[in-house]
Amino acid sequence: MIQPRVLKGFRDSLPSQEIVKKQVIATLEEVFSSFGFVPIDTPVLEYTEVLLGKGGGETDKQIFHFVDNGGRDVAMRFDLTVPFARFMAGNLHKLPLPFKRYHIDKVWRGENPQKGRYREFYQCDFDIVGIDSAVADTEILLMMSDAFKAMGLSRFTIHLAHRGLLNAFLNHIDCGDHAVEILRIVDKLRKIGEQAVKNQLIEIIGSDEAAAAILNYITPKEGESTTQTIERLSELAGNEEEHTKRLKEIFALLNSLGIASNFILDPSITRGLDYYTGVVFETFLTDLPSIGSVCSGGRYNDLASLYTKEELPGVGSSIGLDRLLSALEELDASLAHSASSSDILILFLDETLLPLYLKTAQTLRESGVRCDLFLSDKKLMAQYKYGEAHEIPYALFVKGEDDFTLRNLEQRSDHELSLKEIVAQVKGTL
RNA sequence: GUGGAUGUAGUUCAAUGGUAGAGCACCAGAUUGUGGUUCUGGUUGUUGCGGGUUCGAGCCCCGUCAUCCACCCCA
Repeated sequence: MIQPRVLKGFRDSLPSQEIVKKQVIATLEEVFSSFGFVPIDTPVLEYTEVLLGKGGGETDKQIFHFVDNGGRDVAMRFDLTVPFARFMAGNLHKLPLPFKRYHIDKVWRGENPQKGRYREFYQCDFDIVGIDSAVADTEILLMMSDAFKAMGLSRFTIHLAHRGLLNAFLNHIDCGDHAVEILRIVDKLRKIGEQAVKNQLIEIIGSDEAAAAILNYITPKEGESTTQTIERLSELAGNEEEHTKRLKEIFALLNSLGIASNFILDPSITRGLDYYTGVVFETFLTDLPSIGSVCSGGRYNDLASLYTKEELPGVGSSIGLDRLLSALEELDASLAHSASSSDILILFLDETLLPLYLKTAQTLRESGVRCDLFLSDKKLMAQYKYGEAHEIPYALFVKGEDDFTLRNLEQRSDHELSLKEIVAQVKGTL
């Protein structure tokens, strides 16, 4: 006998979870396509050299890679961004720019698993490439906001900062050489606290003064307006103008859209990844801050520089779907309760009526009602339990050609109804 | 990858190195107007897996697998 085990960090998905996941994805796709975004897909396996690019130290260790039967060095994608860059470089001539795509699929990382962190997980990416403008930045932000609202999560805050401005500031105080390390440390502020960040900064740059200046830059000031903050940061960066202007434009657009209250300028947001050059953002749920960012991203100068000479600026964002799903569950969001397998269960009571059961089921299905037929004449109790286990709201007694009783399984109440009324009833309460 | 904690019935939890238990859930039957009550009976099990110590291991030791936590990194 072989043990039915699954690998560390991998898991099965039961119908109750899978139905919710599919619905969340459907909701997201609806929002994305309403903005004119189109779906793409890329292979799960790529040449290792394509995925590793210049060879990032940490990703090397985390990537699943092996030699295939043809002797090729291949690897499983560990995110959707790198394959997207390769995809853009290879299909540039087929795609009109600016190009807006979304991509929702599994990725793999050989990392040590923890709660909400697995070796196989879903990512949901959406990007606009081929344009560098405040409108594109804002559209991504707006779409994030719409997506969360569509999922029934209206209590969220998107924290915004500007990587370019921060880099200008670091150069201004002569810390540009350590930019990558500094970003990584600052990114941990929320987690390890101010003092720990300061200590680590001093260790890296060897200057108390510079460390203090960096902390000052990233610490939000009480009672300051967004405009004031932008001016202050600009000043700290040596009266930087270009990035400052972009930030102002974005906030002006968010204001005109009337959604500025969901956004906050937060200079402590840096994102650890070093390819960001413009605006960066992270999304936090008001009622579940401990879960961390559920959607983050930013603007990058050049997506596909590894694969093509063509310059491709872009802005994009990524939703951690697994993290989001556990958030929906914890917050008891209505989307998390939509796990019913069908709308109505036809009860099996009398074998001689079977043709009528099947015919009724077909009629209901044609009217757009999801209809499940119990498959044997077990005790009624068992049939009710089946319905409940599948979260089916209604059971139907088919007693004759035009003789129906619709039972609300939760309320345990019966109603004699015509087939037409049954359809209306079932659809009306969905 | 490094360090730590944990692993007992479907589930929540017990059991001093001395015969593996309870509630809930589940199944069968009786009662109940086509479910909720009540009663009777039943399975709750390779104590994650494999070794070792011991007369004897759920308990102690080693290994292994998995989960959780921290680091690292990130979603």
